[in-house]
Amino acid sequence: MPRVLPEPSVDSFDLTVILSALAEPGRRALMTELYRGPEPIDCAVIAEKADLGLSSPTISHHYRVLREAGLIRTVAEGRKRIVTVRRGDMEARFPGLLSAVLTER
Amino acid sequence: MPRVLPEPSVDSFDLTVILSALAEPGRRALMTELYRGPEPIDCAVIAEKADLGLSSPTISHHYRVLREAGLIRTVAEGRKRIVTVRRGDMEARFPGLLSAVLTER
DNA sequence: CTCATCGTTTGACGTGCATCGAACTTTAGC
DNA sequence: GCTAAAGTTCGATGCACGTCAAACGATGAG
Repeated sequence: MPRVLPEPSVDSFDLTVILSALAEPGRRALMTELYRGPEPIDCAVIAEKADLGLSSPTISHHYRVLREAGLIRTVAEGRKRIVTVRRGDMEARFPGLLSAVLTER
Repeated sequence: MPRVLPEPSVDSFDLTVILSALAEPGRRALMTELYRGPEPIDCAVIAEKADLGLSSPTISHHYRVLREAGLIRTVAEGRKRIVTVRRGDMEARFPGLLSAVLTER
């Protein structure tokens, strides 16, 4: 039985929280991988692809920050965590933001 | 004799620095006022309109952070500082970013 | 030249954050 | 039931950042 971890509603999105989350290089790397690849996906797979040299507590912390900012949805399935980008919600509230931040040039 | 204060070239723009600058509410308020109003403009006028309750050293610090991120150009004219948003440079490097962040909804 | 004004720099203070190791929780496999 | 595996939580640590008061230029007015 998959459970969706707590996340903010679109109405309560806070741009300060969102930009702070995206400002951190490691978190932005995770988001970039997520944004480009297929979803939903195991968060460990993304973490591996992003290839940050960080411990698992730190990775876990970063995923939590992204989730609490409203950037991703996390679903617990067994021992794994399946994540998706909340594209629609972000686009509804801050159109073009994810594309501008996560699209390399 | 107006002097342009030191600023990064477009090539050396750093998204981490830019997002960190925009993540701070006071700085983003300054940017929003700048982005909307006529330019170039006296930075003190913008600071007044933004109506942050901050000391002048702090305001000065925030303008410096914005400038060093590449978000604004500052020209010293006498005792005043005239600022403009570097729209073109930002658009060239991160299309849609300023609009997404500074356009209220 | 003198002085008041605008802004910056410096130094200090408190807070927040990224990071890790260790301990804990939950789940899958046997 | 055990045990191993995947993530999370907790506590501690070090560093970065926002903030202000005080001191310091630089400039315009008289």
